[in-house]
Amino acid sequence: MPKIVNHEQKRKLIAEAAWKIIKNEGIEKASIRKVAAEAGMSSGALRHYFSTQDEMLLFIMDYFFDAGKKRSDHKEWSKDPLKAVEEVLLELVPIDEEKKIETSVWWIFALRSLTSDALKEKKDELTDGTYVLANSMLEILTQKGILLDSVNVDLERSRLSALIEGMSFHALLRPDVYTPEMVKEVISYHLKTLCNK
Amino acid sequence: MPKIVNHEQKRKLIAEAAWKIIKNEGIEKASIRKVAAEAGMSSGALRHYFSTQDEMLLFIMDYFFDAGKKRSDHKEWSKDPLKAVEEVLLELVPIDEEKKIETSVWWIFALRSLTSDALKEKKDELTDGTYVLANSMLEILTQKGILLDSVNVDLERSRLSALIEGMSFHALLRPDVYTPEMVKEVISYHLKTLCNK
DNA sequence: TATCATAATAACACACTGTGCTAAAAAGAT
DNA sequence: ATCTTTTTAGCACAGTGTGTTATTATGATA
Repeated sequence: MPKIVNHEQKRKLIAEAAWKIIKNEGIEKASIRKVAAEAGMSSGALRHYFSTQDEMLLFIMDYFFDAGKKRSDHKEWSKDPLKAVEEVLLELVPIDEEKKIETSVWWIFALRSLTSDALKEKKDELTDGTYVLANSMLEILTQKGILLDSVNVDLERSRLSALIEGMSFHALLRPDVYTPEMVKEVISYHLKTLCNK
Repeated sequence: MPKIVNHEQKRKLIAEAAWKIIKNEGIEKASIRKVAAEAGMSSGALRHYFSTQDEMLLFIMDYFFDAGKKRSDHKEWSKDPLKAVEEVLLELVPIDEEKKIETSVWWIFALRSLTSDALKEKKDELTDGTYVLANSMLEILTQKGILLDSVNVDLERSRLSALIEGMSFHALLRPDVYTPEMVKEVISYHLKTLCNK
């Protein structure tokens, strides 16, 4: 009966338009009206696909986090498990332009989630992400038998995910001090203190 | 010749009014108009003391960070240097309501500094803060001779300040997971791996 | 092919926001 | 009492998110 347009595809089109604005002018410029203009539609039309800005933000986050995940999936990791773990963790830190944008979107989103109920759930899902990944990395090291016996895995998990998040913060705000090399060194150093080789 | 009012005092009055709003309704509600109303003046009057919102934010940050610093100065630290270091580091993590507000103001500010030139300088000063403090703590441990020789102080400084910042992030966003006890444990655990007792 | 239900789109109103500018008020010095 | 400068108030402008209402388009049905 109705006019039928591919909903999901249109949402992706909008997400791409929003991303373009975020990339070039910063996230605070990605208003509903501006994104609509960039996507070539009226703001009313955009709001037919995303009825609130938070909803749009949510979709954008998911869309580009998925893209990041896929990017990682196609990466070749080192055979050496310690090196591989190091590489995976480094993937989470914003040391290139693309990841810097993703991270700042993530921070903005996280902060907004403190006062917006609509975002709370997603925030939990995403903060759990780092935690779960840190855990996986520790499990790999355990399985390969290179994790020191003295390591308290429970605390280590919390420490590692905090360390990664903190490195992200500094890499984003102080790229002059926390250069990619320095970040890499710190992560490598941290892992060495946990392993027996 | 002119009407004379204590400029600094009025700015503090405004900062207190702003803080009240931030505390009760969140920082995004602390608009110029609302803060002015809370302080009992017109928005035009407020803008005579802070010509932009960033300027106001800047002052508020300084004012309440100073308050936090003074609060710490009046604290009694443990005699045991390791314990004392632990306590100081714990001061930086938002485990109570007051510090949570301070931290979220700080994050908002930091993120805004990425796109606002007016805030860049202050951001550097404040990110340096954690770094310098982490350094001081390591120096204390070195002086007391309890820091392990195997520790690479340069990397340790970066790691410690990232860890603290990351713990702050998690404590703010996931107080359900990163409880005060857990935060304390992780910091304590981290310090133990650096020290010989 | 004409009708009709519904999806898609557009357009407007409302209450906000930060900021620039201008006019009025207040008050100390002459 | 007058002058000068600070302080205050108020308005205008462009922008924001969101709610509501009308219009257009479309595909299935009769």
